[in-house]
Amino acid sequence: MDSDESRSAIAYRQIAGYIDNVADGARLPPEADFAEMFGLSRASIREALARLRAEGIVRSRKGSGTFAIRTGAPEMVRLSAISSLRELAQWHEVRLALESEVAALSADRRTEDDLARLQAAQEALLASLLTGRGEREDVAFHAALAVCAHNPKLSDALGRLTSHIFSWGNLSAQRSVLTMAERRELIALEHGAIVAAVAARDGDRARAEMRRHLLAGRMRVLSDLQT
Amino acid sequence: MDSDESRSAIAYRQIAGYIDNVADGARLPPEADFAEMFGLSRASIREALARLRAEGIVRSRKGSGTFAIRTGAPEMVRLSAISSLRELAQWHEVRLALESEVAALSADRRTEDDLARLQAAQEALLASLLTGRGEREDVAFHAALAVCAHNPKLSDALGRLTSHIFSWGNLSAQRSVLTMAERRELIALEHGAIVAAVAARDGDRARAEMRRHLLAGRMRVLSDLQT
DNA sequence: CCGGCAAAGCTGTCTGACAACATAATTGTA
DNA sequence: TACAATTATGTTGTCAGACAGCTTTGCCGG
Repeated sequence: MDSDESRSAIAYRQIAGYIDNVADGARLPPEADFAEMFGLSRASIREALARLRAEGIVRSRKGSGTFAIRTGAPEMVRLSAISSLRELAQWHEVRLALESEVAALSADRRTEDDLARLQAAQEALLASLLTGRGEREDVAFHAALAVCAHNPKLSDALGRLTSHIFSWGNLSAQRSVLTMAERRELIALEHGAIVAAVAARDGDRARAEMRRHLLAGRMRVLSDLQT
Repeated sequence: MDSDESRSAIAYRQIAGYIDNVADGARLPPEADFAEMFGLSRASIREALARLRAEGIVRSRKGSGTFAIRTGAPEMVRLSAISSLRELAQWHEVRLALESEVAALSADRRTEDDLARLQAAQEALLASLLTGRGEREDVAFHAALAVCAHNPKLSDALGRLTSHIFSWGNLSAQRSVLTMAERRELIALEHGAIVAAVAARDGDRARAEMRRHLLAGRMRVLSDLQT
């Protein structure tokens, strides 16, 4: 029965079936024609097309028409489980690329409020390191920095990637060769340099400091794992 | 400028921002309220909600309401359709981050074979620019460079992202203010500098040249779109 | 041939309305 | 009072018609 299926779902199925039989980049019939074809209103057709657009299957151009897109994978990259040190290193390089750019953009675009939040996150991290491992606060610091970049796509990708990498780290190396005091001092130094660069609106220095911080962190993790 | 942003895109951005400040599973205001809040019609709100539904960010129940879904998606980032110049610029910044890191890593890790393939790709691009637009060869050049980085995660993400951005450009009107000869000269210069840096195994210079190349390309695209 | 100009076509958006469904409020009854 | 049935209200889904803004087409004069 079609009665349990919403009309826009019917339209989606029908149009998707139509697209399967056309060439890449082909122009689809106008919305009004689809409506008449399927015995539905234009609103239902548009609802279905909105979903197809969001999925990247079609693209509409005002005044011109709607066109089929039969190329490209829907998602960027699947974050499958990290199963080797080599994969961890590869993801870490992706993170390095994104995070250093975030640092540079943040230095350029931060508002005063952004900076205040960043400094607050830094202090919260230092405070938590006196008692605990401060992992949650570390993530919060990097998230606060990502907000300063004012680029949701970039910060979203970076956030997911970071949590993915951290979820691996949590499961393995729990012991560190560093004492908590040493760790605290290092983070205070490296994060502080980043914050200072962001405060000074020096994008290049922020990028460099972030690179230094992440590379140093990678070295620490690797030396942990080898002990 | 918001004028290049469609009304449904505005609604999408606003509602997405609203969702960022609510708890998981929270009920959203009715469509009519959103419409009044943003000064838009219910149709535009529904268009935005259709996209959010397709992206799995909200879920609507007939007669009940629309609810936020804030459970993290398994994939890294969904490459949803680019619907405004703002989003294009955001994705472009993500690309810049990945591509410049790829250039640096490529300079460090390239083998002699890698370099030969890169130079071959560059010559093929220059040759194709004498006759056609050379878009396929441009992509091939960047793909060849990505191979040199020897990081499949990074090159895979970059490849998908690049094709996604290009698919937008292909469909939009793509007249250029540059003549083919000018374009050829620019690409020869910029790509040549990258190749030289990779050949010299100078990672920092490769990164800088790639940044220059992409930023110059963005300027060209923007000036095209504004004419 | 072709360059400008009018016409038609298409998507994007608005308005108003009603149906279908879910939930809250009210009322009737033991 | 406690509880079940019924009504009222709120919300999404769908329909219909209209117009604005943009793109493409096609015509006409040169």
